[in-house]
Amino acid sequence: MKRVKASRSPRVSKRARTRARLTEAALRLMAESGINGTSVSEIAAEAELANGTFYLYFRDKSEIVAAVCQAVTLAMHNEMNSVRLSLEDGAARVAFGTQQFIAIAAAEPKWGRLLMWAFSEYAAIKEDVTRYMRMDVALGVEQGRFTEPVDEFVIDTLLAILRAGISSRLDGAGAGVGARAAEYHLRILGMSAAEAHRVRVATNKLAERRNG
Amino acid sequence: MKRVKASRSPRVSKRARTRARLTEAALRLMAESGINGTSVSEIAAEAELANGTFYLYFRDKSEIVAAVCQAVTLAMHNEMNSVRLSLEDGAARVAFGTQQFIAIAAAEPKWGRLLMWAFSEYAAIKEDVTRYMRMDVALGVEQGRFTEPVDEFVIDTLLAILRAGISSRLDGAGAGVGARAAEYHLRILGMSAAEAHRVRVATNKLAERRNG
DNA sequence: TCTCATAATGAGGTATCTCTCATTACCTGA
DNA sequence: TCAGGTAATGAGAGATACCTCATTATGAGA
Repeated sequence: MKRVKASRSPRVSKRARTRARLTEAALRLMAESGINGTSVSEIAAEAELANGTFYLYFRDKSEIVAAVCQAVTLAMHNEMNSVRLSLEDGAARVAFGTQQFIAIAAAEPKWGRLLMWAFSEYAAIKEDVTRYMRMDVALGVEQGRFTEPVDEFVIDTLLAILRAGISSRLDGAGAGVGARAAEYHLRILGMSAAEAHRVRVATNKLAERRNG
Repeated sequence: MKRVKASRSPRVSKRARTRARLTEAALRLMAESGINGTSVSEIAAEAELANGTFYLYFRDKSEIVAAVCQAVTLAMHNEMNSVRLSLEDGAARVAFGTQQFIAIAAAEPKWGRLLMWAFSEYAAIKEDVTRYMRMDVALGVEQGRFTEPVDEFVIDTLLAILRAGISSRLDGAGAGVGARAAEYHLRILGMSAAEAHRVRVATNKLAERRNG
């Protein structure tokens, strides 16, 4: 019943490799043309597989969409978690997380563009993205750093600003947008413009040092 | 060549009435199921017309989408313009416009829901919605009420917050969301939380008086 | 009553998409 | 070499959508 042994030399099974080809093809196409704008046949063709092969790996299109979106948000969080989790101040985590998330989306435009489409076309992306945000905000509230009462509307607002930041950067705006989005987050959470700026600048210095 | 005379008793031509039936049907269906989620055949059926009749009034689907979205944003702006334009302070206009826009979207959910779909599925809605916003922000900047330098990213951020506010209210959040969105707008534009609150409350009193 | 421009009809051509399934290819251990 | 399980194929059934066009209906003035 269990897989007896891996075949030939492959470090990963053929099944896993084909699956990866499909998700990578889906990512490329969906980042370019959107989720609804990409058909299963196109994904299969991009992966150099026949149409029907797709359905040996995913029950339907929504399943690969979920897989791709989760993989992207996971990769983005992984890329920033070591520094982020080393910060003890909730406000610093918010400032760092926001900037870093936008920076990664801009550095890896395939990821950023997929996210933009997903915000419109795959509602569940919201939870994937806000998970880290909720934790950082809650930490800051606990520490008394934020005066704004935190509810779902605050989270929605922060997410909306994050989204606007990614969109701007993908449209060619400079890295300053990430820093501003981070300060806007802090202002929404109750800090004055000056205070938000101070916290953001201090956080950047600290994060720089943590990175080596 | 010109229309010689209106026929029968109608105050508006039959052509105009049929066109209106189509746009109203489109509004009802698209508010419910989205723009891409509504087919031309469904619109025609909802208007109690045959499939092909649609194309005697609109070149294609995108044309009726533009017409419906423009009609909705125009109606919303008309509904708040008399008070809004009577306010002389740019910051007050921002506070009033934001609250009022959200309030109208909540009071007329067909309009609000159409807007939500349009933000995802009809890019040109952005200009229709931000036109008033740009003017009010520019006025406030000119008057020295805002310290934040205003560029496209600020507008995108304000729009994103407006959108989050409408969405929350349509999901059942109370009227407080409109007030908070207005204050968030002012914070983004550089005001402290306390100052934003003060301006918003004062604006509401003033607007109340202007209304009678 | 008859004429004629305007209005409306709805079947159907073309295109695209999702998902199935009978068939074929591949590959490895015996 | 061969057997058997895994992997892959691609034609096509079934939906659904957009848009066209030859045809039919309507209704007001002559």
